[in-house]
Amino acid sequence: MSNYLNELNEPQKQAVLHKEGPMIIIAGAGSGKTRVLTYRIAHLMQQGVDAFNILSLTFTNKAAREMKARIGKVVGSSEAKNLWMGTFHSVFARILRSEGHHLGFPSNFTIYDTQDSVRLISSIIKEKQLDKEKYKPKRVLGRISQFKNSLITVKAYYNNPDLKEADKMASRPKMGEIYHQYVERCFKAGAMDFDDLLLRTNELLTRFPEVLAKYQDRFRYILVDEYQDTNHSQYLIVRALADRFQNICVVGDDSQSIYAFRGANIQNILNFQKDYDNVKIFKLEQNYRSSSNIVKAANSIIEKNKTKLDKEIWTANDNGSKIKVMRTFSDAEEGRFVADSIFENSMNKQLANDNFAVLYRTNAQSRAIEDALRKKDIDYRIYGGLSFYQRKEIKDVLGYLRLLINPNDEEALKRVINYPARGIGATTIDKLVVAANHYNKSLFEIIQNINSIDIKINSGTKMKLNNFATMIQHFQIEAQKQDAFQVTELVIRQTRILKNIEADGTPEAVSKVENVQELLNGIKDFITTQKEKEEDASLAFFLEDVALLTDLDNDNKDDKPRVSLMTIHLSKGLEFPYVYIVGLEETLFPSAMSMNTRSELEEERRLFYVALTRAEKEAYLSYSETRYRWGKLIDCEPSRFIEEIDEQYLEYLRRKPSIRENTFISDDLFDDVSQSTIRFKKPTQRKNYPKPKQSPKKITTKFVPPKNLKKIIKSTTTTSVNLFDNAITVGNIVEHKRFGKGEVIALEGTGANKKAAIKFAEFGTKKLLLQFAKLTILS
DNA sequence: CCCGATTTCTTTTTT
DNA sequence: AGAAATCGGG
Repeated sequence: MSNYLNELNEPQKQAVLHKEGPMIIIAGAGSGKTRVLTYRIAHLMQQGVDAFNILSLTFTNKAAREMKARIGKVVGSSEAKNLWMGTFHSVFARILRSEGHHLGFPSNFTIYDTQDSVRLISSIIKEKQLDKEKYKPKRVLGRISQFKNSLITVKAYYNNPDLKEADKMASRPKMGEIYHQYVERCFKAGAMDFDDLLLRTNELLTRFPEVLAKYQDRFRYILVDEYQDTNHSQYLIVRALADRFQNICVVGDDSQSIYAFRGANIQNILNFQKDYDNVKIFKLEQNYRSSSNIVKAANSIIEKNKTKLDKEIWTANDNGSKIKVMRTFSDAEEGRFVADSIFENSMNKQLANDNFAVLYRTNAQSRAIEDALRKKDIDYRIYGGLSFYQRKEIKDVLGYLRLLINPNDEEALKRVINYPARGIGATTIDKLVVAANHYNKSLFEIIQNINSIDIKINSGTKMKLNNFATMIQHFQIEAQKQDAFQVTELVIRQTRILKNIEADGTPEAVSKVENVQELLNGIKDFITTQKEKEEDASLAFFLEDVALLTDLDNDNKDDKPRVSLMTIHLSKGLEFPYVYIVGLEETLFPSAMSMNTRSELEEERRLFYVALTRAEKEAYLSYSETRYRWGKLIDCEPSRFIEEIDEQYLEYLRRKPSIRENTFISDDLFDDVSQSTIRFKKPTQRKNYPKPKQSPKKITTKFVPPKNLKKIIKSTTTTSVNLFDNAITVGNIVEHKRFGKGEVIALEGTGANKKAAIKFAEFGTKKLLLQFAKLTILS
């Protein structure tokens, strides 16, 4: 037993020791909240509380795993294993697996991801022949999600004249019908979307008092992390479960509430004291994470918000260095600045790459950063964005797996019924859907009975449908006998998916094949780790994992330390010694979509606050004067957030005026960024930095290559003749977007006709016109 | 009904 | 820039 109490400051200790009754811990950024939660649970267990009676809801499953491990060190890992710990979604998905039958759901229900939901809504809109300009599927899903998060069922919607009126005014009078149909179809498919996992849990707990009683009795101590980001649905679940014992401990920070867009209700934390009786309040205000400059700067930002709980974050840490602000000319240059700076810091201070993180507002921004890091050979990892499991080829394989676990899964069926092509086209599927609605059956049930129902499908197609159904049934039988890996292999073999992809012959196909291979490896991995932990290794469980685990949850057991790239949203709860926040420009951050109301803007500001408080030692802010957005080059203004920081904590950097200000030449010439940086004055107005006009024609005539010009990668304009491919010489290793890596084995021609013969590892030797080939020189 | 080519649209953030 | 939807010839 460790004397863990000695590791805590006074308020932390108080919070850990408080055992019974409702309590709220207001925990500022970096104030040791995780430590308090961990020790509080460990302490409860040492006081004799059974692990089975503790429910702890965390923000990511990874956080849950790590906390379990730490608690295990105090109380023994076999005991810690019995804790119920995880995200709302995964904990209640598990409960719904065993209790869903009350609601008419099978235990093997599918979890629809956003794409599945959107597709289903699209087809409903199409079936109802509604104008898809007015009924944008994503919009409609967003609206439905709002309903679900506020516990507005279809019935409640119809009974609410205000809601109906609002949709009518928005010229979407059929909203209710779509909602109705969507819920029906999910139900028939044995599927729940993300919001259903919470909504249906609420339904379960309200309609079945004995079930509620069971879980109330089981979860005698409930802890909720990141309470500021819970939505109404989650709020009600917690309240229902905690009602009996009232041992509810919520932790959060109103200043870090950043999920309003998905229904999070900041009022949940602001009103906690009103919701429960005799609430004990604990405030953790000492920041242990960041340097004093960073803490103070962050405070100066969040001060601008009107809505917040009263607290004062302070730190005993050293001042540290000032926050560096960098202005760049283009998003590409911004990337280079970040890469150069990371490189330099890691060299000078002998730091591994995992000391660095690059945070951005939108996933699309990762590209410029990636390019720059790759060029400098800095290992990185991107979190979020299009995850592995959302790629088409992966979803196709998963579609089969989903279907054999739950044949009623409509979206999985539609995805694979004609992939690879087997002559069952859109017309046939439409007919099947009509029949399914008519008979109130699932698509698969219709197909199984295709010969005995009245449907206008010719006999050839009926035969194909029969074959398809037989194949799926065959898979199902095999799934009884073999493990998840073997079944997946069988599916891939029988359906000839790989052969189909390979037949494409494109370079992209190669990586797709690799991805499928990777999926197989992943399943094998899953089976072994689950068996080690003596946990469920079934295919069904694997699919649930895939649906609910986020990128962050996957340990990269792999190898080397890497720079982390992620959105600010994903960075919540994490910390890094060096943090780069990029793209601080008006309409990007704050986002143009969130500048219309005060509360939206305040959320953006909290987002900025979250970003800045991730940093331990140093923070860099950067903004660019121009940026490619939706394929076009646009001018940008610096974000208002930069000006909102108290100036005394900032240091403005800027490269010395360089030749590149008047040219479009790549500035890899100026590799040594910070040595060449100088202080420049704070911008007084946001507008009017003199912007070099970049007309390639004009400039090429002016441009005189510097003497020491060794290598220049590529011009920033796409239209110009790529004058600089002189840089390529025989023996270079280059990378082509489509053909991958290769070696330059010969050069011929001059000027625009200059060609390189390149021997690609996978595609043999090709002659490419340098004018057009987009090559990256690797060495 | 299939496949390739063209056109359109998209982008905020995520479980 | 890139993916998804749509169109049109086979």
